[in-house]
Order: sequence, then structure tokens, then C-alpha cells
Amino acid sequence: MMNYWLIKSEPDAFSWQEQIQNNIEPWTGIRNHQAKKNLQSMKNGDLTFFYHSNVGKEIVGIVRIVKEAYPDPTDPDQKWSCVDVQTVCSVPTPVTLKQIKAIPELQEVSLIKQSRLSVMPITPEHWKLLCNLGGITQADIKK
DNA sequence: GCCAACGTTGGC
DNA sequence: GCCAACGTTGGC
Repeated sequence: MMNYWLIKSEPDAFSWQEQIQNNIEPWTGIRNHQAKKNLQSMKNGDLTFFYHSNVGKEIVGIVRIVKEAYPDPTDPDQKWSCVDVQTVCSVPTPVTLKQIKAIPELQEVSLIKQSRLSVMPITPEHWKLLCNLGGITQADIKK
């Protein structure tokens, strides 16, 4: 059973270009309980949108979970979690927040409803729709 | 346990 | 730079 997610990053702090260069990246620094819960629900192979917050405000890429939740090494108390993500592909036509807000079917996505949440689930229906908007094909996200 | 004060995120 | 939304802290 495949699950879909969306993670946010401020490009000034960590951009999609850096993700591409690093290929596999530990997703550390999450300090919110709901986001932590979502991190811990991620399974190897799950696909995740990579969203640029603040600058760009658009979905720019797709990554895959390659290591399930483990203690965040950047947390001295080791009470927060992180996962490892691997670059899958870029989104040919980045999907902007503005676009998403303009589409009635997408009004329920957490990106809009819980604008401060940085790790959130995406329903399969929304995933498919967002892929279509971004020009992502099934072939792009196969191994 | 309530709530005011304060800090952070993120869109505009 | 502003501010809404929301989380956290600390006094009571």
C-alpha cells in the first residue's frame, strides 16, 4: 500500500537543486508533533512532493522514502524523528500554490488547510491531479 | 487547567 | 514588512 506525502523546504535553507546534487538526504529538523507523526507513518517506497515554501511557493520535485523514521541526529534529546529521501525526478512544470488555490478539487489539501504544516499526507486522487498539472507521467516515477 | 504573552511559519 | 494562524511557555 503506497502512501503519498508532501514536504516543504525553504529554498534559501535547502533547495531542490541541492536535493538533486545530494541524491539521498536525511530529512532532519522537523520540530512539530503532527509533522513528526506523519514522518513516522512513512514507508520505504512512498512518494513525496518536494515543495518550495516562501520563495517560489511551488511543487518542484518528487522524492522517495528510502529510510523509515529514525532519531533525528540534529536533536540532542533524540526525541524527534527524521527519514531519508532520495531524488526521483523534477516536476517539468512546477505546480504553484496559486494554481492549487484556483482548483476546486484541491481546496482540501493540507497545503491550503494547514498552511504551517511542513510534512503532510496527500490523497491518491490529489496526487494524481497534481502530477497531471506538473506534467509528471507514470514513467517518470517508476524506478 | 486556563489564558495571556510570545515565538515561528509562511503567504501576501 | 506585515499579519494570520498556530504552537509553546509560564503565571495564576
